[in-house]
Amino acid sequence: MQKDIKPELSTPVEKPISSSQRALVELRSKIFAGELAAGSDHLESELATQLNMSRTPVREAVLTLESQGLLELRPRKGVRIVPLSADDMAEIYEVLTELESLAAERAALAAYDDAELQELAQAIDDMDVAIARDDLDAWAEADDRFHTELVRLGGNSRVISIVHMMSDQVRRARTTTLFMRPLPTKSNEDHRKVLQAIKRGDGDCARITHRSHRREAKKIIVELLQKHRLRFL
Amino acid sequence: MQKDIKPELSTPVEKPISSSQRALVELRSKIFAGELAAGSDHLESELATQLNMSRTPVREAVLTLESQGLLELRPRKGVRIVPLSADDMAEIYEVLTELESLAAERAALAAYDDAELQELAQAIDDMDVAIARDDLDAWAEADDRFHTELVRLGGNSRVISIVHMMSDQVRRARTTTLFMRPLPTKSNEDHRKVLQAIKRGDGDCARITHRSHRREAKKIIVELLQKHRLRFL
DNA sequence: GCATTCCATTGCGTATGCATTAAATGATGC
DNA sequence: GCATCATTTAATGCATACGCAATGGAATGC
Repeated sequence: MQKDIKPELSTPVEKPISSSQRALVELRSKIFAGELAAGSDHLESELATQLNMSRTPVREAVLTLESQGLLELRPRKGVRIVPLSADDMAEIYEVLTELESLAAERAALAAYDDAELQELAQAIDDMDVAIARDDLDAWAEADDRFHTELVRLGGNSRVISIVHMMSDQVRRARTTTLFMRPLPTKSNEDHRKVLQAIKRGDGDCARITHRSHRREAKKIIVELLQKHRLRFL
Repeated sequence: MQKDIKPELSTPVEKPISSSQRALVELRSKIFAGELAAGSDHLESELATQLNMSRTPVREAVLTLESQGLLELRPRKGVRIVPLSADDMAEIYEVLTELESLAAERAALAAYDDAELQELAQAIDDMDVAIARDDLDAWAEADDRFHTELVRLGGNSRVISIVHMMSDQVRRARTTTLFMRPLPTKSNEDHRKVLQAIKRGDGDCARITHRSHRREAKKIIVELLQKHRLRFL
């Protein structure tokens, strides 16, 4: 796949931003912001007026979001923001576990130098700081950054986009899970181990370490969800 | 209330089949049949007349297919059937490897009885027969069946749909790769080992065995592709 | 001959209108 | 009262229309 080669003018270039793109972006953020709550139904026309455009671009955005698992199209009842059950969380975490572990392995085998692993190291440090300050939001942000960067370093574009999709589905629930779960103090030890393994070029160690790290996280979250009988409705 | 409202004729079910559904199905099969060749460009209006419908449902189908990685929308040049490079194949196989291995593990831990594993066993036998007869098509079909069933038994719906997507991308290339690669005689030994591990409930063994099986297959295919300089254009 | 500008073409993005049909409501018979 | 059927309502699926902007080519200037 050849990337589009654009020398790009000195001027940043104005973005005409298409309506369907805007619909996509805005609907996504409304979903993440909880403005469109999980489990709620919305008519296409309703969303259209809300976004100040016709049904057509909304429909396209909705179709895309559906294929990404954030929405569900129900013929006469409007689009439904899919609610996540504990089982769904388990499924998603399983996928994330495997694909991120793969990425960790590939990253280790790619022989990145320290400079290229800077972002990863930074994310880990930021998590430490956040934990020390008891700042859960900052921790979540840095944790996200760590995982995103890890996957990017893995270099498999399909893994990147799948992980992105799955993370999106989980992201909405993060607000809830974040404050339920115990402070992830031990978590960063694992992150450091993974980083060290990558630096060492030890693919198996990176993979296995990250794998058990993720499995552990999954177990904790799913148990919490089941205990609290939460369904994210 | 939910009881049968209408005795309904002896005919099973009437299918009103929507246009966009039809567009989706027909475009897919045209792609797999090579009627829409990889790398070729097609205008929306062209496809619309071809399918005897307006641009709208075609557009919707195309959008969906794009999000599934089979198409690429290029503003003024029409939709392009995405060609796969050797690197793409490698990426896809990596994803398949990890997710199928996960499925194998989960299947083993699910304690299925022999009856429930019948389909899997059957697929393996069919592959043996196909190999003995030198019938590559039959082998490919049974192999597909094996992997599909394995993933189904894994029970993770997200894994199922991702694997399905990835398999689709690869399926188009199958015609080519099938006849290049050496007869997969050893392959079935691995399949049997996986099945045995599942019957035994040995998750780790199932996972590891399937994993190395898939990694092997990936290596062979990718090397072949690189050697032959094939790009599926 | 080469480059630059202008124009015609046309594919796409979006809006709009219409027909279909699923759901809801009311009517009718028992 | 309850259930079945008819009628109405309205959301969707699809067709169609239209303007814009990009592309290719012609025309003009050098």
